[in-house]
Amino acid sequence: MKRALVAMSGGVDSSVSAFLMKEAGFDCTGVTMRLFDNEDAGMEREKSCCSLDDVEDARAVANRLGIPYFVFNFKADFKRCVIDRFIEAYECGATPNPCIDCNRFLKFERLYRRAREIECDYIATGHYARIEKSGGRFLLKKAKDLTKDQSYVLYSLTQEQLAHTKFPLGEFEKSEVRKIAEEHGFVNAKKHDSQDICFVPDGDYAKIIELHTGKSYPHGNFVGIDGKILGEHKGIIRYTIGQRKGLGLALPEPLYVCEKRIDTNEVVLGRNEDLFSREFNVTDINWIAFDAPPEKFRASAKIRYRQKEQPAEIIKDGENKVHVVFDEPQRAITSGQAAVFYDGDTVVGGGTII
RNA sequence: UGGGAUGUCGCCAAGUUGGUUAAGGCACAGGACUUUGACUCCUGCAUUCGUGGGUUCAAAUCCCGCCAUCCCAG
Repeated sequence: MKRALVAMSGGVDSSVSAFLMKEAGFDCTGVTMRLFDNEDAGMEREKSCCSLDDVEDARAVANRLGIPYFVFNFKADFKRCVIDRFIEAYECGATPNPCIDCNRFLKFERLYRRAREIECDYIATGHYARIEKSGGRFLLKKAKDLTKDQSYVLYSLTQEQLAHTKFPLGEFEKSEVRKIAEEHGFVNAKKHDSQDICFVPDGDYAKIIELHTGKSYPHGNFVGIDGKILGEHKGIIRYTIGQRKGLGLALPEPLYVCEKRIDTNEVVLGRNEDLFSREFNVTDINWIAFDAPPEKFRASAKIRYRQKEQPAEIIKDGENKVHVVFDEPQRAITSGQAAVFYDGDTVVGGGTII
């Protein structure tokens, strides 16, 4: 019997994924990763993912399934690989996606290694995505339920990881997953779906950055495309490309963040149409569909979660970089975000936008 | 001190031949969406129109005084 380590966050999805793994005949062990202290998140109330409440939910489900359950303390790794990188990205003027780092470094690296150490053949998670073997390769594909598809946040998976990973929810609709949870009396069957960044439960990520670094980020100028000073911003880490709300400026028309200039501590504001562009560069790439990409190929590129991928030409640019040219200009291409390339429902690869 | 102009929600700004509940945008707040940040969507947001009188069945809209601001002239 194959052994599987099932990552259980305490939510419905991973609970049902544990159930399905057991049904499929795996010898399962449930585990919740302890990633941070709530005090670090400035929260006295536990209501984010992987909090103590969630641990209790996960434990309850594991008990119901009759599988062993553990909590692994990955706080140090999480700080180093997710929180610190998150902060660094913002300090450099980029806009990071910490969920992607968490998948890359925690779930499918740290947890995967631990799984191997305790002689598990697979790790299983509640992600909505599919893994298919084709020829000698493992391919990452979109979920059947396209409204829940999470293949975007999984582009970093290597062939070895894909070979030892199961996504039991890939063939299910979300509604079916909830139904399964209800039928089996899981405590979290009706639990609310999502949250913000798990270590920033109230959404104020700038506050968390200041809490961690002990720094405060200097105010500076909002300037127009024409260079005219429009007002004062409250620290450059508080803004991201395409942002409209929270500028605190009362102008005759809505303005959006078009550019962040770290060197001069300026935030450039412009109109919505000023946000569109068609070319950008991607680095730190992981290819899934092949070991090395062709010099040039066409694909659909997705530049943020929950946005439909758009046709583009991908041009190799050095070892671990590509240049991307969209057929049509896209809004607010943002450095730090992930660009993921698709061929139909297959993830070709992805990387970080520079 | 003369001459002119203006004064409507935190900001911008419709509405001024008088007539039900004072447009809209920005900002802000709350919610939806969502395993990132954003975007987007929904809801809320001046019983009151610088101020004090007057005319009228009825005034932000007409009349008078006052106050404030801006411009020109000196």
